[in-house]
Parts: sequence; structure tokens; C-alpha cells
Amino acid sequence: MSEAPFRIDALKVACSSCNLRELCLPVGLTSEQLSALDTMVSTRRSVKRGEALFHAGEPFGALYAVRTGFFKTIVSAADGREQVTGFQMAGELIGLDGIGTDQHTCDAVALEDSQVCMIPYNQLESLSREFTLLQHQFHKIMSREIVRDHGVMLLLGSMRAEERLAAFVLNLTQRLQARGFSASALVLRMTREEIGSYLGLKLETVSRTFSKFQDDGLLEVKQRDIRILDLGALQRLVSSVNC
Amino acid sequence: MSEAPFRIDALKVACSSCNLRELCLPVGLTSEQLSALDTMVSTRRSVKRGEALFHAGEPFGALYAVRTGFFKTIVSAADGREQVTGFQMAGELIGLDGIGTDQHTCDAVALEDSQVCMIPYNQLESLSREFTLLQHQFHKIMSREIVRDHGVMLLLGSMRAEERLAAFVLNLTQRLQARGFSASALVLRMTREEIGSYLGLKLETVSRTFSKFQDDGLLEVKQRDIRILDLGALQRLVSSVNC
DNA sequence: CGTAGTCTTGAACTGCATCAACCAATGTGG
DNA sequence: CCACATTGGTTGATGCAGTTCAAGACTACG
Repeated sequence: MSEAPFRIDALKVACSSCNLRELCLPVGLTSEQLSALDTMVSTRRSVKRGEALFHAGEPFGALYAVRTGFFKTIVSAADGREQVTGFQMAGELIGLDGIGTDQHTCDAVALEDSQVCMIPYNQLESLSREFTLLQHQFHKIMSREIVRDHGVMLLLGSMRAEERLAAFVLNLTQRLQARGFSASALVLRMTREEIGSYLGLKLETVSRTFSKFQDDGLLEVKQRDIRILDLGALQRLVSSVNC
Repeated sequence: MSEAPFRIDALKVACSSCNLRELCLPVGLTSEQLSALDTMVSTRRSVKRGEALFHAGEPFGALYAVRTGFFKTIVSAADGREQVTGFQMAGELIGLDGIGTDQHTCDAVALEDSQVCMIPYNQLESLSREFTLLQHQFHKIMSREIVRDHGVMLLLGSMRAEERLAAFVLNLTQRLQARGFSASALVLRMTREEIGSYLGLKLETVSRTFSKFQDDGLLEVKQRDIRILDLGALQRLVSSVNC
């Protein structure tokens, strides 16, 4: 590929013809409203693996919808410690954290070569004053992010390593399944260290727990290729600790 | 007091004359916009200590702004484990989690006798289509909640017990200070167990860590009365682990 | 083909949980 | 107003889940 990171693609972007529109911001919009969205979401950006879409501290101006690829978001403490706060795949929005202070508060880094659609934020605000449905959908997306975060808090605050990893794998497969991928096999886009950071574990613990799941016949693990062998057992791990 | 829990107070509520308006939803609104808010936020509700403002699973219809008192929000896992996801004080909004699915996803429980202002959600949406500033302020509040949650993830995922508790105390005092209270003394509204749940620790660890802070001269701890003796040391604990 | 990044596995350590006893404060009923 | 119960908090002893340190294996990519 000859693309530079951050290249702004010339080709016309159109929510109205995007196969992700039922997973993304335009859910439920009329075709008239969709074409209004099309004029707003007019630029697409390519981000190479390892490159950042934005960094904490940079001025906030737009949200980004993942079109292809995979991202992580990380927050950093003053002393340099990092925490992965989420992984984003096609149809998911990145950058909501920036609205509150007009500055991004996390880094968003591509885990593989990716494309995002840029959604200029003040245009989104004015368009959502016109379209009730767009406004409501946007609010729902923010609310769901809050609910997701609360779920992660529950995970970090009160689950053991096996439960955390099982919950993680199940969450990934559910989201992949919603995008038409297999429910029983997946390829991890992130390292053990990134999984560990997200789950509040060290990479060795993640690795060991994967190995244990394999020994117990729950998963087949070959590096980043995961196959689910016993879905029920994984689900039981998540929803019932010691009973 | 002869109030029943959930009493809907007859007295007129008015954002325009509320001393919390610079901390709450109405930040930055013109007086004309404020009086429009007044008609929307027309009911106030009293919640007694230990009572829930709402429960997970109940239909979502309104947000609540804390007027007086103190709340916790908790999410529950299928197996009954609970996680405190936040503590809310005067001027803070409760219920944002319900927008995404039209159902509350957590319980909100008063930690002392409290009053909240009810903000009917569809009225908030329509009013924020009229008033750009209100719309933007609302978005900021949601975004800041997301950023706060990410901070808690960092805390839960990568801090040690002492750092967590120091961060917690500092956060509380900052918020209390913004409301005109002392920067160096506070009264905890929650039990050690609730603090522990929020911080991903057991109550004994919270208690022990308070005792250690007292032994080390950082805090004076008398049950729920806390006095900060060495602010700098607390801040150093939070922002630098081992350096 | 070699080097760097990633992953796995073992062995020893440790921070926090668990279990348990006790103490202090507050509330209740006789 | 006092005996008793209840709730919340402290502290000690012990155990263990997950970390840390370390070595080696696998994979990808120039």
C-alpha cells in the first residue's frame, strides 16, 4: 500500500450506501435523513496499524466511526501507566470522551490497517437538532458506552481472572457475530498485553488462562486464533462464580 | 420528618433560582432559557436514606439531578455480585444509563435523606433541540461521565490499594470543595463496604488502608470523619507509584 | 536467515482476600 | 434509663490468586 497514515481519502463516503448503517450512527433514519448525513460525513481517513487516530490532549473536533479495521483506546496516568479502556470494531464510534472538555482524553490506536468516517462534531449537533431520530440515536450510543463502562467496572472490581477472560471472549464473539462473522471462531487483533491491560491482568496471566481454557476443552488457542469449543461452559463461568 | 419516601414535593422547583445551577444541567444558559427549563423540571422527589430512586430493569423515563443528599449507583451481575459504579452528590445527574435501552441498568440508592429534581427525558430532548447551549451542556455531561468511568477503569485495572483509596479521597474532596465545603475535612456518606465495592477492594482492606494513612500521618480517621493532614503525600501516592 | 516482537511456561513471591474475633456507636424495648 | 441487639469498623492470622522474574519457543517480517 502506498497510503500515508492519516490520508484523507478522496472517494465519496456515503452512509446511505454503507453496509454498516444498521450498526452505526444512522440506525433507523429515513432515506432523506440519510442523505443529509452523507453530506456531513464526507471524509474518510485511513489509519495504519500502530498509528494513532488521535492522542490525549489534542483538540477535539470530530467523532470517528470505524468503517474497517480495529482500534484500542487507552488512558494514561501521570506516571505513565496505561489502561486499555476499550476495543472498537466496525460500526462503533470513537472519540465521545472529547466532548466534555473539547480535548481528547485518551489515545485511539489502530490495531490493524483501518478506515474511519469522520463526523464533525458541531455538524452532528446541528443536524441532531433537526432530526429527532438522529439525536436520539446519538444519545443512545453515548448511554450504551456508559453502560458498557459500568460492566467493565463490575468485571475489574469483582471478577476473577478466568471470569474476566471468558467474559472478554464472549463479548468479542457477540460483537463479531452481529457483524456477520462466525460465532465460534475469532482472530484476536490485540496482544496478550493489551488484553491484560483491558482486563486488569498481566499478560502472563492472560496466557496462562488461555492455556487453562484449552486444557479444559473450552477453547482451542493457537496464538491469536481462537476457536470456541464449549460455549456453555464459558457462559457459566461468567454468570456464576461459586454456585 | 413525616415525609414518605418518594413523596413528590408540591413546592415549586426552579432551576433559575437554584444555587446549584452552575454545577448542574443549566450551566451557561440565558435567563430566558432557564425559565423554559423551570417548566420542564417541575417536580422534585424526596428519597429517604436506604431507599432506591430507581432499580435496574425499571422503565426509563427521566433523569434526576441531585439537589440535596448523596447517592450511590450499583450494577449487579447475574449471580448477585454487586459493584458500586459511582457516588453522586448535589448537582450531579443520575440515570444516564437508561437512555440506551429505555430501561435503567443500575440501582440508584440514597445514602442519606435526599431530594432530586426530575428531568423528563423526552422533554429534555425536545428542549435541547431548541437550545444549542442546553444540548451541548447535556452532551458534555454524558461525555464527562464516560471520561470519569475510564478513570475508574484505570484505577481498578492498575492501581494498588493505597493508590485507589488516596485517589478516592482526593476525588471526593475536590467535588466537595467545588460545592463550597472544606478542602481538608469531609464526612463519608458511605460504609467501608461501599467504598470497597467502588474501589475493587474488600472492606477490611479499606479499613486497614485508612488506618495505615492515619499511622503515616496522611489522614486523621474517626469512623466516617476524615481530616486530610498531608495533601501532598496523598497526591504523590496517586500520581506516582514507584518512582 | 536472523532479529525483534509475541507467546508460553516454570518457580518463587506478595498484596490482598478470607476467616475470625473483638470493639464502638446507635437504636430499641422493657 | 439501662440491658441488649444490630450495624459498622478495626485488627490479627493465614492462604491463595495473580504478579514478578526468568528462560525458552514460536512467528512474522525485513
